[in-house]
Amino acid sequence: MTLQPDNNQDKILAGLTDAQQQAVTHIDGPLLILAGPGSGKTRVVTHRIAYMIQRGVPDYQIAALTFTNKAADEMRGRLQRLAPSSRVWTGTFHRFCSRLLRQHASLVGLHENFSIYDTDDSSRLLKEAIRDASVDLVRETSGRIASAISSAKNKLVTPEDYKPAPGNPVGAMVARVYPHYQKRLLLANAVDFDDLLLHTALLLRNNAELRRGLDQRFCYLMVDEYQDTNFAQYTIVRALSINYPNLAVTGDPDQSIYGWRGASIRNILDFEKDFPRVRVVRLERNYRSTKCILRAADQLIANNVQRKSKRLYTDNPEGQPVRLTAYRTGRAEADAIAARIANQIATGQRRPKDFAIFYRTNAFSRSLEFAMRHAGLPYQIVRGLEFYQRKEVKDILAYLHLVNNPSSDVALLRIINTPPRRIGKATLDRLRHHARHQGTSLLEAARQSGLIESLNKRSALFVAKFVTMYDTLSATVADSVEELVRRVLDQTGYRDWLQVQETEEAEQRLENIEELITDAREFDESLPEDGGLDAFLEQTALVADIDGWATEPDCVTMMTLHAAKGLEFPVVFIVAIEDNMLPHERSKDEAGKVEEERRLFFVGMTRAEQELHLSCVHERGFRGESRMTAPSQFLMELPRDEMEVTGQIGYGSDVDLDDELEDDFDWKAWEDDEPIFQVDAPPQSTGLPESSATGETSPKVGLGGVRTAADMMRDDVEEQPPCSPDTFRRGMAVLHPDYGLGHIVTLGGSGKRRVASVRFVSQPSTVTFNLAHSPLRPIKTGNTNQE
DNA sequence: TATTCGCAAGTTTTT
DNA sequence: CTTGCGAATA
Repeated sequence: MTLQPDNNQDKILAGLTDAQQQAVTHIDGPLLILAGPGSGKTRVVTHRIAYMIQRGVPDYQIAALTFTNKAADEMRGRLQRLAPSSRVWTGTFHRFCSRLLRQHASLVGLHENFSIYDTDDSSRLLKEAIRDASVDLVRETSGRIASAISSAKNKLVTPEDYKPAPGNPVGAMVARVYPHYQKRLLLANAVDFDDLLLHTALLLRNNAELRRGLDQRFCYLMVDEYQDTNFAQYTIVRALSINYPNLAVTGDPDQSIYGWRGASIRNILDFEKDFPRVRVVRLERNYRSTKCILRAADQLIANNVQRKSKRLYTDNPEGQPVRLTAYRTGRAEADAIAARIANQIATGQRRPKDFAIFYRTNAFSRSLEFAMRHAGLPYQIVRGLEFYQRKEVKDILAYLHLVNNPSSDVALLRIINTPPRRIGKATLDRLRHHARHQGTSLLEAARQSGLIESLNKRSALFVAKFVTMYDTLSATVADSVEELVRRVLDQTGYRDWLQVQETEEAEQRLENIEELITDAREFDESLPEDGGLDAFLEQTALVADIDGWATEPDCVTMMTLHAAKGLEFPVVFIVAIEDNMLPHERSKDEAGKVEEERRLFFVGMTRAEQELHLSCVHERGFRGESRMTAPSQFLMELPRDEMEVTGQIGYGSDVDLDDELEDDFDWKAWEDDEPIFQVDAPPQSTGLPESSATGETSPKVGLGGVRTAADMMRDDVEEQPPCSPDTFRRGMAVLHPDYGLGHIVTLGGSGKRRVASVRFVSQPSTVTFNLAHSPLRPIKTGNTNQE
């Protein structure tokens, strides 16, 4: 290796602490970076890669594996600045495996054009497999079988090896269904998410030469969030670090929250045993949170027994005490949070993007969403409803899947009668039967529809027509994914089908499809190294919830605690910290699960930079009815004497709930139907020193020269010139002179024909605009004069 | 075969 | 309160 001049190294090492430098400068041999929350882990990892390259390590020998695309993108972006145009492979575990598998598909019985089934596709296939095995579900659900198969795969247990625990009814069913399921996947030339790992692990295990070659190819391997790896992932990583054990992993056992997905905390705890000569670096200094927040989090996590103890510290200021509030109902909780956020924005202290709200389960996004709308606050939910999961989008993608991989039965079943082609259940059953008999795919069976005796002429003809349509479609040489999508839309009759419906819903669907076309075009333009239909479909299958989240729009962000990992926000709210919610009731039967819930809470708390607000309620709406709740045991583990506690937590409090809340918020203004932004008088002070807003009406300048958000918004409407259509993003908060505040639900079209449909606070349904001619503009709140 | 209606069931977290 | 699934109709 050639040594570079020292001043370049200085640049990379500048500003790093001793511990960080130790990690960065360690190149050869195993390395374990134990990184507490907010300890600058990503910085260390990217600087280390840059350092390695500078020291002469060939960039193509380095691969960095993450769990989400977002994390990978972040790493790639930062690396780009440190080591421009380096060819380090960064991506998710699943994408990494997908790439390897495409190159060596034949070794595991697949073709290189295999399809990746998402959860929905997989569960459809599983239902077919359950039919094959003629298993009667009785009291079990297919979902439980699915998760049993998934966990078997994560442990690298194949159908042949699967042995159910004796006396376990689910296990017995799995033993019968699993082989059929796997056979069908192979027959369809498809894999599920777990297969990506399973096949890769077995590939490496069974092909010594290949393993050796890949070990060398990925000589320097890095794995992020190592505490969340499962056995399959662990096997893959180990297999690639035998001859070249230059494996660097980062992680934090206290942030292990994916045990339910097969992740084993042992992988990180045993790392030092697996690699005896490992270098261990601890990053314990926190650069993110205030002392108050860190102390609370630290005290909570100290209650975990299965834990390497570790001290977190920070030189950050003390900050405000962590707040804990008990509300009467979930509605009150959501409204109070919205009010507090609106208040801080109205007084110019913060912008919407400074706030995040976390919850244990997705169901909570509804009530919070409602409260945000009521307050006129721009917000963004991290993928409650997946874009690629929408029916119309999945339909179009299914056509693409079938073009790419004609054996994909799930894709065929999805679209053979969508739009309606007079091919019904009876016909499908006969096709199924025929296909199974001949051992072929459904498309092949459909091709032979004329030969199927049980099928009458009429039905056979309709099927034949479908096959002809399909052949025409797949015969066209499309030179871009975008073009292919457009052809699908035209040639399958899908567009016409939606257009003649002339309903609001159908129109919405067309807009979503337009959005998909935009996606396809962006994909075409980005021209990734291995561009093509395969790659596009892979991309759509392997998106995580968090991947869709963008920092640009100035919105309050809401997401699950799981999705929050790796992020940070100035102000964090965590809601519903109640018994059976956090810890979740389903986590109470197993011993270690409650500790995992505690870690989850810990992760949430440590996302906060300046303010942390925790809350629980006394009664919670559940499946229509309302239920009494008990506070979470975790609340008893916090240092409550140094926190600001409001309302009754459990039975021991002497604070009167209602009085306290009256002091906190201007409930009169709040009860008003007007969004709080538009109320002339800003809400009452929260009692914090810096929020000294009064009830004074001030169009331009508020008290102390602070312009309120309402002022800014007025300015935005009246003073700004029209803006370019491509400044708009999905989910962006916008303002319209007549309709007021809203956010973009979908975008479609391009150039002068780019349209956006917007959901306004004031309107019951969405409104669509042509962006080139609309007075719509992105909202800018917060005080731009400061900073 | 397509559509509509009614009932039942179910909700943790996700690549 | 939603979503999905099945049966009854047109």
